[in-house]
Amino acid sequence: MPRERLTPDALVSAAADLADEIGFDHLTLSALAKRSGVRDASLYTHIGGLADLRERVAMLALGEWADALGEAIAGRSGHTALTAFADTYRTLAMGRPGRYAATRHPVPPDRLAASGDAARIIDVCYALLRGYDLSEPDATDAVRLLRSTLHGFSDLEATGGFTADHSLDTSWHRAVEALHHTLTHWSDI
Amino acid sequence: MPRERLTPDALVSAAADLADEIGFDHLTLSALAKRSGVRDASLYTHIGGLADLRERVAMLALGEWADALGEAIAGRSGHTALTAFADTYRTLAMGRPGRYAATRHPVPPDRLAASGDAARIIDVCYALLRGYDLSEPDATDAVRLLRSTLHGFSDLEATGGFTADHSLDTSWHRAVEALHHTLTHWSDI
DNA sequence: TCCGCCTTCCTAATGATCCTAGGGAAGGTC
DNA sequence: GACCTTCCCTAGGATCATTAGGAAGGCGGA
Repeated sequence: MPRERLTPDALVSAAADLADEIGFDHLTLSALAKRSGVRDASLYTHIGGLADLRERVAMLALGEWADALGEAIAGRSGHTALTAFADTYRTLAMGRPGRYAATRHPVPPDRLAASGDAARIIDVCYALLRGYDLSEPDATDAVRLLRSTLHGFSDLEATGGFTADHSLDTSWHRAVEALHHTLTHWSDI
Repeated sequence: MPRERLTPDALVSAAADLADEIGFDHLTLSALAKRSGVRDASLYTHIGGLADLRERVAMLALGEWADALGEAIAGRSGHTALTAFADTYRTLAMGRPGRYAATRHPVPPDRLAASGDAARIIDVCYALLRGYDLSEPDATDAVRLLRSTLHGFSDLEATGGFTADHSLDTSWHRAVEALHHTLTHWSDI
């Protein structure tokens, strides 16, 4: 009886799940092979090695991120869109830590450009800002501030950087409100 | 002729320099041993292993961070202090990438508490906010926002997350000004 | 002086992991 | 029926973390 055929996509998907369970840093070929019911060396038929696997997982995660964030702001604008965007971002970061770490894994620019996923995320950010009436170059500065704030908070939360005995939900909410305020009053800054 | 004696402190310092050169993720015992003119196994006389080394480097980096940030805001307040704090933060993050990555390496809470370095950084953040007239629990929310923004920007910049053809210095400056505006108008948010 | 003890570093060996080279089976094609 | 491609295998080399045990030198006490 023939065994289930492996494919690069199935492997990358399994690797992403594995990363969510054990952490992106602990993703190894041995572990992936074991889970896939195959020997280490057999993986090389489908992927180029560990570095290639990591980059593929990173791109998968970026694509999923772009999908989820794009869906969150669809049909919304302004404060509503920002809140949906931010909450989706944080929920993903907390719920899929391996994939979230993967989105920060450096991927060669040409490979990134070829997939288009990174660009889609940036596009979603710009779409979000349409409700705030910003034009270049302010829009780029604002996108960078937005991404920095959400990423910084999520990363610090995920790595245990916040230790004070105070609700993280509250702090997150205040941070998003502060962003809204900043974006609304951008020209005054 | 007796060779130069190794000490844990000297090893950790060398490891931090090595991390700045090759990246915290690529810090290995073999590389540290080679640089120290000693065999891998000899390191175990001074440190507990790779995990222990990483945590020690993390605590060293946190201490240096606290020193530099504390010095940056000494004798300053309000906008001046915020600018000095932020610029010092980014300069350190860019100039010492291995140490910066180390500051985000998870360290067991008890060990962190024993060193006191993490608490010093938080203290510096609270000291910085004294110029903005915030009281609890707003101060904690504000500290979290401050750290999130600076960390998020530095991390995205360091990992190549910003690709738009627009000055990063400008975006950083705008982000800091936005923080200042937010902190100044905290009660309106 | 000599003897044991401690510190520091060594060699040797084990096991995990990544990766390459080359072989064999299954199935399609000429 | 011979050939080719695909997929997975075994075998083995390289790097790395880690443990075990031994040699060299310093130091204190008999």
